[in-house]
Amino acid sequence: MNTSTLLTLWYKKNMRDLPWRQVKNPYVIWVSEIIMQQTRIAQGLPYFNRFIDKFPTVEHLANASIDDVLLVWQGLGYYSRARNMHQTAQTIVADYKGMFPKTAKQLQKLKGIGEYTAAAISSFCFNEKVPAIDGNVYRIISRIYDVREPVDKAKGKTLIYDLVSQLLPVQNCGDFNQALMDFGAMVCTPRQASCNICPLASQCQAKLKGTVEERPIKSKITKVRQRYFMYLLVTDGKNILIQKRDNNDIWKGLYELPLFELEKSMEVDAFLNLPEVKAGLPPKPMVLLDDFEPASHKLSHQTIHAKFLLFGSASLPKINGYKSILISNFDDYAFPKLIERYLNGRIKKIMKTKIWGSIKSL
DNA sequence: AAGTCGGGGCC
DNA sequence: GGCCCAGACTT
Repeated sequence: MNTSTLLTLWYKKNMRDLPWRQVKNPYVIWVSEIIMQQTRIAQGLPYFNRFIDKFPTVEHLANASIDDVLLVWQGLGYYSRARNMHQTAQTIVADYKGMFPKTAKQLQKLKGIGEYTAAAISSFCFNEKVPAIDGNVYRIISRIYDVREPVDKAKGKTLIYDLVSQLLPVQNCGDFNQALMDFGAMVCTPRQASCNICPLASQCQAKLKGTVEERPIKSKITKVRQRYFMYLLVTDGKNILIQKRDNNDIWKGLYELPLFELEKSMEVDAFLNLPEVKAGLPPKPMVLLDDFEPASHKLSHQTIHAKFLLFGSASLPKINGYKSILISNFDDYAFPKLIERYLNGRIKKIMKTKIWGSIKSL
């Protein structure tokens, strides 16, 4: 039996029961694909359900505010996905009469829809015969054919594209593409692949040569930047200051506490004596009530070494660019995980202590 | 072509 | 600590 038939048969028996598997609604498929980019199903699933619940149609999404979209996205990461989705929803409503285009080529013109997602939507919903090549496919094809070309370079990408294109069945191409996803997630996994139950084991070149664990080959090495953040939580016991991140940096569009970024790690005392800090701090009377250093916050490309300083102030100063909100309402705003943990953890505990009550008498 | 963009799970 | 996950965009 040929490779694609074996994979399709395996899929019919073993397919995962995912909420978007029962529908051919391009909006729902689109939402699922964007949310799942670079994300494990288990992590993305609750976000998908909340997202569809909150924005059941492309019109709901188009009419929402970006802050509301980011609030649903909070904690998932890669926030440009949410910003691009919001923009594309508005494009679909304004320029496409609320209907998604049906070909991969047209879909790829939309913001946030690249080659993979365009192929996924058009093949899943409209059965277009195009390969949807994601990380699973790079891995599976690299193993079946024992590809030694790095898959993160143009030559390797083209090779994988050609190889998987030859496997595409004429009919039910969408099912075949989804079969590869599930097969990669359940059998041909990155580590400890289940070759013992693999229907392709006898024809898998990597299995025959013993190179399964070494495929696919990747050439890139990600360099991790170290960053040092000093966050200030300034409060009168009731309100806090926050700001929106609008520059071209991580967490764009999310809210955060007033921030000083430092070149290197610094003790709290030294930090407070910096001229720019003295000048930037709100006027007295203000008192340092707590300092806290969580474990370093690791992103794929940056490690954030953060410290949080809690300041009590008799009255909350008005500073340009900052917004004053009720601390009890902080979950109405989308924060990075690093901030959200601090507010929900350390600060919630402190709020129940005498220290917190004493702020009000400053 | 290389760099940037999150967070979490697993080894 | 490193790798990977239903990748795309910017430079």
